[in-house]
Amino acid sequence: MLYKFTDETEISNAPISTSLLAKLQRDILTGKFKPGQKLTEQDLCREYEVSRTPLREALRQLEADGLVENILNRGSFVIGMSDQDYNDLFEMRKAYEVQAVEWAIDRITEEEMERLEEIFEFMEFYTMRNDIEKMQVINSSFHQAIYEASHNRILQKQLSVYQNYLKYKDPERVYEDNYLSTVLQEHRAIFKAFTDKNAREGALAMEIHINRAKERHCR
Amino acid sequence: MLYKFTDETEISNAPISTSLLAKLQRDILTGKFKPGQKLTEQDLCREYEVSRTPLREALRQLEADGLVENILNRGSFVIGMSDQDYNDLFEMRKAYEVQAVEWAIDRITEEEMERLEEIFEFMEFYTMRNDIEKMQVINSSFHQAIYEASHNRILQKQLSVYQNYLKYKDPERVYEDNYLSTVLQEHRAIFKAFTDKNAREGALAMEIHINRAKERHCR
DNA sequence: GATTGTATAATTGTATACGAAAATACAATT
DNA sequence: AATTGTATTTTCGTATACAATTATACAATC
Repeated sequence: MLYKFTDETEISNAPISTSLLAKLQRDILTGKFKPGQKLTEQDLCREYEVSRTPLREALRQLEADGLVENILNRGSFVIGMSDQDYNDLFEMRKAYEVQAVEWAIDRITEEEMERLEEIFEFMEFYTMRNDIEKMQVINSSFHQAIYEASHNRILQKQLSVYQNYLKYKDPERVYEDNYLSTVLQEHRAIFKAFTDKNAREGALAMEIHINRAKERHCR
Repeated sequence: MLYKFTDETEISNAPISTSLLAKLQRDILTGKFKPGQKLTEQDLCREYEVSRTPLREALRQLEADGLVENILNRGSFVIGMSDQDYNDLFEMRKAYEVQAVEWAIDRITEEEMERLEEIFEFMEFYTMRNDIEKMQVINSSFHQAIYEASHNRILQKQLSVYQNYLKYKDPERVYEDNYLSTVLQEHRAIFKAFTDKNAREGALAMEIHINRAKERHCR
């Protein structure tokens, strides 16, 4: 009976647990829920207006991601990400981004190369336009395209997870001077390695890019 | 003193979804469920004698691990691990094991060093005894001790996940000639790098170890 | 025979019910 | 005041109920 009163303005073709997972990730990573904090199921149900079943499914996924810890009969507790964790994560991400670009340069198909080129051209365009919002999205697409070109399913998934972890980290820092053009240069160096088909060059360019990103985000 | 090296995958006092997750991981990775296969909830409920709630929670965790894919209103399908996936995973694991040993050698505490030494001595003992079963467990403990000594929470978790993925991969191959003494030599080289406090040496030894392990398992 | 439409069954997504464990409140005791 | 014991409430883990979607069976049509 209650089904008939669901909010039909929000057309969602995903189960509640999926969209809920994204919201909980966001609210943990943005610090709305603090590390150590107890996540009481009923409270969350009220807050997100969902029932316990999808909520618990989302909590189990957060647990698999390591953002939440579950203690038997006592509930879920926020783990979250410490500064140390972000530092560690950047180092781990660097290792994989470098591997990804090496593999990608060796394995990229013509189609994938065209797509990467297209993305890079959009990057140049939106950098000129100084459209930071669009750049956030295209930046993600650029890296994602490299992951795909690596033709390594597991690497691709893992790096996507890392992107998710990092996307809420100090997003306002992007407004600093020369942010866009600096990042564009770094991406250009990576893209050039693809046109040169030089994996070593790509690895170096990516290492520089991630190191700079780490400095930008972690100070 | 063997209680220190017991296989902790079987936790008696844990929610059903946790032990069920381990069983499902095993049954997917050992090929009982084939890639592409539909996992019907009710069938699984009957087979594992659980209700749908903990089953679905386990399925959501498998989904987060990438072993299962969920399609809205159509159910869960096995992804599993292809030969290519195992190859990729070994390369990814290598990158992280090398990082882990580098960090661990720089950061290991005296206590952790004593523990590592103890584990290594048990390794020597059970290699002499040719006790393959015990060695499997201690081998895992040795690597786990290094993960802990790296003092990187995220790395530790990720490498544990990889160990889980790999532990069902061709376990019978360990019965080949000189398996135990070969592995002991590789581990000795890694352990020596710890006593030498030489991270570079440790990285090289670990790289060799993982490469050999990959050859042994993937051929 | 192939195709379409429709009724039925099966399965999923979600909500709720219920027993068990843990947290809490509070009186009794020291 | 601090501590212990107990009753009550809360919360969790699990089972089950129900609505919505998808799959299946099968008759009607071409």
